[in-house]
Amino acid sequence: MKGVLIDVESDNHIIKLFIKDTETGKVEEVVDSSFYPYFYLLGVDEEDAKSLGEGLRGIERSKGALKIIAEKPSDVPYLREKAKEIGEIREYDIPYTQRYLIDKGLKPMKRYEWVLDGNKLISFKEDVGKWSVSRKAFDIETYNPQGMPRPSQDPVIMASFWNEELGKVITWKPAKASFVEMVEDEKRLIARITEEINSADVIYTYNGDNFDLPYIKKRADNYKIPTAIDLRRGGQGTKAKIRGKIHLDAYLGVNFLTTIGWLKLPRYRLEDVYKEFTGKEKLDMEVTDLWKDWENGTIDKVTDYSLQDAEAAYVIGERLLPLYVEFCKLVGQTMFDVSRMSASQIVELLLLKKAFHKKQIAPNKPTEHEFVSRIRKPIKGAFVKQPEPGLHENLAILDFRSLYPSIIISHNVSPETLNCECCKDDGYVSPNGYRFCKKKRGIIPEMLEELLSKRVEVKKLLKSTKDPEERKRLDAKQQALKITANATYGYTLFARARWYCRECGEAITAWGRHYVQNLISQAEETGFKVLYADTDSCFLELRDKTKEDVIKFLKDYNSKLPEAMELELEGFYPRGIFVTKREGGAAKKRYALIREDGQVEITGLEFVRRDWSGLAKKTQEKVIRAILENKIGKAKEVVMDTIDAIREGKVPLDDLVIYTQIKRKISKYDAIGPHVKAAKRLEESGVKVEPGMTIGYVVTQGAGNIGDRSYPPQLIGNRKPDVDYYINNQVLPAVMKILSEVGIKEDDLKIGGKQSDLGQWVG
DNA sequence: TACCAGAGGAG
DNA sequence: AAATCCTCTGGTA
Repeated sequence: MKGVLIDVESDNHIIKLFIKDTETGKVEEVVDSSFYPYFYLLGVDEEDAKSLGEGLRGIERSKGALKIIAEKPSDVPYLREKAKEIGEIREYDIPYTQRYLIDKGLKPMKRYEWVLDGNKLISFKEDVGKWSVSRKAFDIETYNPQGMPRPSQDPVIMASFWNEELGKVITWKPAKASFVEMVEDEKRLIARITEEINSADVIYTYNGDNFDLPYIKKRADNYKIPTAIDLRRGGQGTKAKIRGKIHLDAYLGVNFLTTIGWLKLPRYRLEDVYKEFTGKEKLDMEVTDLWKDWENGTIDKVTDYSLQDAEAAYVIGERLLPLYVEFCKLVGQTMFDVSRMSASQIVELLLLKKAFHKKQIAPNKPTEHEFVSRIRKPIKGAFVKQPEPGLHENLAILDFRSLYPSIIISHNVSPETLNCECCKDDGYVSPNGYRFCKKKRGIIPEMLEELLSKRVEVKKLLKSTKDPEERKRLDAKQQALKITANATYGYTLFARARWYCRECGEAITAWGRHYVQNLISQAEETGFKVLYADTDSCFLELRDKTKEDVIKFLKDYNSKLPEAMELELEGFYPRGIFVTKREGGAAKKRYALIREDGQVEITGLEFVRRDWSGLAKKTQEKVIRAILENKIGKAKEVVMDTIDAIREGKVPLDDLVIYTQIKRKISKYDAIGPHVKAAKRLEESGVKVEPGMTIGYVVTQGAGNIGDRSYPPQLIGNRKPDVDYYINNQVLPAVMKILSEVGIKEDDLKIGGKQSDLGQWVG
């Protein structure tokens, strides 16, 4: 049989492989009962290990240790506790199915030719050729008269499914649309949901892990309807596996892209992400009133809304799938696991795989005590040069390509190469005195080098590839490689990492500071004025120098760098503005530039922050553009017009909303700021506020401090926005820090009536 | 006015 | 479940 491995499950010591037959399109369940769980035991004689007792299947000598083989996964906890008493245990906490995939070298989402005896696996080998999986998104609506629906008593009233061939809503009350399928009652609906889920390989949801799937499971349990849903306790919430399928929760994917810095939105509701990905608005509906429509039987709008939710989840899922397929192939784990991993877990899995092939035994995860002591000792990080505030002309920006990865590779930075015996007089010595081996390649640089050289290959291939599907695949692959390479430095300082290495991290940043400071002094010696530098970048002010001088400097500088390192030209910029801190002096990490093609790039300023109103951000952007285009009159005009618009109540409410994340339980706050106050009001209205939620609020007129007057937009009622607040605390601070750099004062704007009771809101 | 808690950005 | 460096707001005394 030829087919793609899509899921792996275990039942006692039996591994079940779910393989999609590329010819029939059916998913076959193949079993392998030849693999037993094991761990390593160090510093113990074989004879002594034999007494470990119940569940011990066998002992082998391996990698200079004893390989303790158990009968089944559930025997491992007991065996390792016993083993811990007599020696040092290793690799005792690698989940059974993950262990299986590492040891067999099997990669999910890859095509293999499988040799079977009935449904028993005999052997497999890699196979080239096309394959595909069917995909479907779904979303449920629930009855929620109390605000949050309660799975123990509130029924599921509707479910929507979407893919390119199908748009379907199933519900148990009549509705007009042709895409609606009506069933008798909730029980039939749940049964239909399980059928629909069963008819695709990949199921997309948006927050299905923590809402839709646990909800369905609970309701199905009530009716004694069997499902393939398997809920597992995750780090934070629940993980919802669908046995034999791929459940891809798009919300997790979006979160992942956010944590690695590839996506940044004020909010991450389904409609926000859909808009970001497609540019299209979704049908808007107040879901808190959904139950009323249901009771009244007026659900036509609800069916439209629900179907759009499924479509949006599908669109987002489709964006994420190619990247996850590549991660599966790269780390050799299932989509279920990979899509729920952090970047550091991906790095660690890759290192575990690498250690296995190098016949090394992996280090253990830290104990809680070690973890705490690691956390308590922060290391020194990057260098940031104090910029000079004000407007500057003719800039060139240089930066080191992948600075930290290239340092790791060229100086062989790894826990096992640190202070080696063989290079006492001739290692790579970091500026802060750490020495790394020059003779034997470390596991981390070896892995990084593979990632980066593969990426170069893929990018080369991408250039000569025309087929759009193939290009999408290759692009996802180079992205997966890049993400993993970029996460590696952070991994070495991640306090729960197996290959944690504080000295490595300290050496990497020390070399980083060394290279960027060396670049600064070389540039200055060459006659450039260095305006600013941050971590891996350097801003040059050309003055009497030319672009050609920059190119020549770049070339000379590169010829002296280690092979894996490279300084690149980010670009030329006709103008740039650096701002002054509130308490004086130039601010680091806050500036704006204009490219030669007129494109404006804003860094760190209010415009890029979500905890400022849209009004302040948009006004600041306009002012920055005007200043960088040297249109001072226009800049002033923008501010004056905006202030007039606020006073006249012409600014839409949406532009006044400030978004701030709630980072902890409301009860855990010592300082009650406006966003906490607004969150409390939201809770009083029946909405459950949990850590991680983003709260939007508007500051209204009235008595008390700002928090006392902050309301979520949906609870604002008759209250009017506070004109003075938006002028004096939003627009003016955001724009004045720009304008004051070019000598414009607040008085020059003829604002008048700052204390204004003149500002009457007439919206 | 000085200080702190809290948030979010840059690289 | 990445780390450090950095700025700024609102609340409090």
